[in-house]
Amino acid sequence: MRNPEATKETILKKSGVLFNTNGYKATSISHITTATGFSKGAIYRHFSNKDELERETLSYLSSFMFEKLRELIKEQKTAGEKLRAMFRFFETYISNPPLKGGCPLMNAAIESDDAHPALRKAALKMLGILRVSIVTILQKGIEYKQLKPAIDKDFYATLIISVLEGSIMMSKLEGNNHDIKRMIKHLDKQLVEIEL
Amino acid sequence: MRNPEATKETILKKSGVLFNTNGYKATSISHITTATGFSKGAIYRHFSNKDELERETLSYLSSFMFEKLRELIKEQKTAGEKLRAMFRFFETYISNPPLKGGCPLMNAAIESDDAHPALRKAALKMLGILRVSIVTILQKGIEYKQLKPAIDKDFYATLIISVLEGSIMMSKLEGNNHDIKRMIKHLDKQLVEIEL
DNA sequence: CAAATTAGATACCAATCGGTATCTTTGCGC
DNA sequence: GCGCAAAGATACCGATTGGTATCTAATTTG
Repeated sequence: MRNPEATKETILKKSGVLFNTNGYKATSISHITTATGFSKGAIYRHFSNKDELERETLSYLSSFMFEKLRELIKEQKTAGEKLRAMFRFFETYISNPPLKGGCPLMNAAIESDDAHPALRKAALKMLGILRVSIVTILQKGIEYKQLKPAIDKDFYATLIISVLEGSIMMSKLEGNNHDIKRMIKHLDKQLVEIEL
Repeated sequence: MRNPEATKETILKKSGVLFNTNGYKATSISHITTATGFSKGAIYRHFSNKDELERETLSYLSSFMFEKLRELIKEQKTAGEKLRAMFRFFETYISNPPLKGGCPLMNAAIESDDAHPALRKAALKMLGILRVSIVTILQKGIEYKQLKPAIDKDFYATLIISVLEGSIMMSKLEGNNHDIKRMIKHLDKQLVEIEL
């Protein structure tokens, strides 16, 4: 019955939900023991301390989200379709969240100030991956003559991320999806302007 | 030498910095006692519990920020100039922050999930004030023939807030002001399109 | 099958948490 | 200047925190 890999996976999965909904600092080890059914001894066998668990959990959440995102994106053919699929993915953060508690990038970015450099580094890495994903889609779109060649790719990556993250924050706070829908409409409009 | 009002003000001011930089849950009463120099007894005389202190502190921060913002805005004559002053104000969150720890609205919005309804309500109120401020500027701009009359005011309010908040999060995480500057350029461009 | 290694449970640690009760000090009204 | 109420300091409370040491049970290895 014993399966250390499955145990670690369970701890990461449950911790992911708890950290993402209640915050990293606010989630105690005992919260995790009750959520997982495993003892403190089991947790400290797989993770040397809470800091490491937090870092590894954020990495786990990052992989989880990007895998979901990649599935949706690779089904689409053109750059425009891929980006629109990405917009829809972020909209589900509100309407049908793949993970409770909102966007793990935003949550970790806001909670990890100077007092939490390791978590901040992990969040920074996550932002980097998201940025590169968008820039790559845009680059391919240019190569395949789907997008105008002169566009500022980094600008559009920043625009997409900031608008989506900002409006998710607003929609979560308001408790409806008005803001995120409005902003996806705006992004759609911006996208049409650079499509060929 | 005793001055209870000044004591309460000091507690709110210092708590504001601590809550905004380290988080609400992560900041303990003893952190506040050492930061203020006042004892636990003094704090619990002015605030019935930590929850109330958190709520009142967010209100205090909200007033503080909006007062700063209003000063800048009322100096400007046209709606366009007022909005551009607002953009500059948000840029100082990175370059020369009026308050350590970033935007108190964002911080409170992210930390206050369902487990913290009172704080969430205060954050929601703050978002409402910001929204109304922008809509009012737009409305006056229309009345004074500075802006096109057919614009969707609520849309632009959401756009401005989400872009600014999102890019502040990104810039704070990256440790530079590239993203916020890029996004202010975008907002400037959007503004030009609705100006007469 | 026995021995050794590993996974996980349990019991404990000092430190800190939010909160309260009590005590001392300050300043104001008379 | 005396008394009293308010302001603030101090000491304490049980509960919880992250972390460790120890113990048991299960699995792997020879």
